[in-house]
Amino acid sequence: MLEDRRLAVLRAIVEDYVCTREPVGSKALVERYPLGVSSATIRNDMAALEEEGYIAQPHTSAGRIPTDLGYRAFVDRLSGVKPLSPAERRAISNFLAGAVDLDDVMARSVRLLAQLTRQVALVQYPSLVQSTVLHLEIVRLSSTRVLLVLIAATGRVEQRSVDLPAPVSEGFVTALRSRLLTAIIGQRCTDLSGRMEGLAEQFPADERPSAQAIIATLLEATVESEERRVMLGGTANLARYRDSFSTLEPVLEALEEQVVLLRLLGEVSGQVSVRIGHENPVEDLQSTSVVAAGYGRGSAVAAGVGVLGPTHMDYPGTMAAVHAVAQYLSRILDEN
Amino acid sequence: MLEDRRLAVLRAIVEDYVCTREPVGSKALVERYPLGVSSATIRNDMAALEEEGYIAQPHTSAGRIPTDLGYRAFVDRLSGVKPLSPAERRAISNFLAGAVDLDDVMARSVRLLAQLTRQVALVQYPSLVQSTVLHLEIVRLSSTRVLLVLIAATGRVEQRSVDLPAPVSEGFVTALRSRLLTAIIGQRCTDLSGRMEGLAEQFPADERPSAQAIIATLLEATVESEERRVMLGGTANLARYRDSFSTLEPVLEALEEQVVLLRLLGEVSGQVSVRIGHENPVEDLQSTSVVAAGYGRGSAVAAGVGVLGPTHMDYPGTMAAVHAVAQYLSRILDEN
DNA sequence: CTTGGCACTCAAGCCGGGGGAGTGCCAAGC
DNA sequence: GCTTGGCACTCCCCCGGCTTGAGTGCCAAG
Repeated sequence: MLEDRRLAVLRAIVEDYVCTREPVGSKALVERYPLGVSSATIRNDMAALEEEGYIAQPHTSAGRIPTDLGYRAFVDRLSGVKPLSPAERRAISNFLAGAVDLDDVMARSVRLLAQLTRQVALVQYPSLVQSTVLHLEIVRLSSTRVLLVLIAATGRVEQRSVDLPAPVSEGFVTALRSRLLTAIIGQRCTDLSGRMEGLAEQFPADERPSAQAIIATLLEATVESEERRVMLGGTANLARYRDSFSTLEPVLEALEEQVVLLRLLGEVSGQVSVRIGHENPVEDLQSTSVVAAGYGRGSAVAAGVGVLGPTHMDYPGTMAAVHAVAQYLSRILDEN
Repeated sequence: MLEDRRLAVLRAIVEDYVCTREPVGSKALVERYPLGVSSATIRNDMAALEEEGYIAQPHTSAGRIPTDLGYRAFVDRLSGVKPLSPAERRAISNFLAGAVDLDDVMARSVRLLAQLTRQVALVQYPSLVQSTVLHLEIVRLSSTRVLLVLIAATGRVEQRSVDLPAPVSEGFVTALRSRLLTAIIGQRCTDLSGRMEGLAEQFPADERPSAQAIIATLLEATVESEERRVMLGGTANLARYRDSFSTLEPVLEALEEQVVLLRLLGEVSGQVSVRIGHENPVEDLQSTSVVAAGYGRGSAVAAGVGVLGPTHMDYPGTMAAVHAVAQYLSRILDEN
């Protein structure tokens, strides 16, 4: 009973603070929310909540603001992800439908998510890991240089140019191409290593190093690029919350690092996950929250999608948007 | 004589303001620069310069700051692009050398330029226009869907998936591929339209619409993507100049639009060009300056590279950096 | 446990008055 | 005629003190 009201108070504080961005006092609270008790009672509850670390006051004699722990409690007690309105779903669907290729899908998703949440959006390219090889092309650029183009079933295309240790003929390239094709077409990208083993040895000694170089690059491309790219959008939205950050610079800097973005989307699962403030692994981003979810073909998670914003964000709304976009991305991936 | 000194005064004002970012007064000027006259004389010159619109004062009884016109005069009188130090050149060269593919070259260039200038860097992908077709791959994803991969001599790879009006066989794809290849390999991307004319008619009626769809997409890819992508980096540097802008938001927003970025790099030539404040075509960016240059294979300009920052930037240094990176990009393109 | 009352605290906003940097103008000097 | 030192003037900026008001904690009564 008492616990219930305290929770309601916390919830009200979070909601109020998220929308006004100003410390909220006991009086304002009883006026704006149907808590059914007087401000004095709320004050007692607030003192208790502060004691437990859920809220804090910026200065004595100011209202309270939620702490990271407070947001955490708030998020944990949400009753499931609130569904979007049919109109919103239709908008998303329409927005993503017109994409011409994978790059376009990614770009549109980022834009969409940034617009929906009015925050910074992150979309990761589908991993090659769960995907199979659709096609491989080897183009001879010169006698000592070839270009590899690897096409994955997800629609992702990886290209690498390789400098060869020795000149090779067009015939060698053709031969290598056909052997590689039979070896890896339709295989999982993660299995390539075993599949291509010993393949270089089938070539005469003078061509062997070149074959090895190409195979090595191919492996490198599948492994290294595994989850390399994350697309980013909506950074302008950060500026709108300028006063939430002492300074924008470190945040923007962190967001320019692919490595950082990858860590943010790191351990996503199918569910929507929320990282609040200090829970965040990246130091420069510990004044922000990240809402992320995985998407992928069927149950396998191919990559992550998420949103980054100030800790005082609209969690329910953001979670709903991220969830929805992840769903649509999964569907698009399936259709391909 | 008099004109000479006024110019020297303007130059000193620009230099001082660029480095201190504070309105500069007559007294500070004679102390810090060897102008050889008294502050009273400088005051007269300043009054004249203000009359002519080169400088302005934020308030009465404050120092002067250069106007856009003042910067323009300053930039126009620069004696050529100042060369970078050998050490810097070596650093650039090393930095760009390790790139594995075109994407990587672009990414490294952006990063490099942002670091060198401590501002926002823009690098445009080389246009297909001046380039020739290196290879085309058509992959049959399903009976009614194919993936086109077009590889240009610049190293750029364009991919498109095409939904076909009717199911096609693997044989059709093979046939179309070989005909397209003989038609367009080695041709300029701009000439494809003529080259592929009538090609669809060589196929039986049931396959013709599919062939047409594929050819149309191919054309679309070469035309539309002609100068589509601009890579952006160093946005964090904008935050460092926060007080130079009333608000960062519109600037960041503008920078998220590819269209805007293209306009910024619009009419670049081989020379370094400078757009100062209001000279800028994009309204939201009229409080910024853009220093840009073209790069490309030999004399042909394939794309642009540039830097965006506050109007009070270090023009000589920025111009030198942009120039150098453009040069190196051209060289890399040539080597490919 | 809740509630109204009350004293207390402290950030924010509002003067008002130096202080200082910088200007414009003027009259004298080269 | 340009340059220069002098001088009065103008405002921005900073500082300290004051008031105001929102918000709190505590207490005693219901």
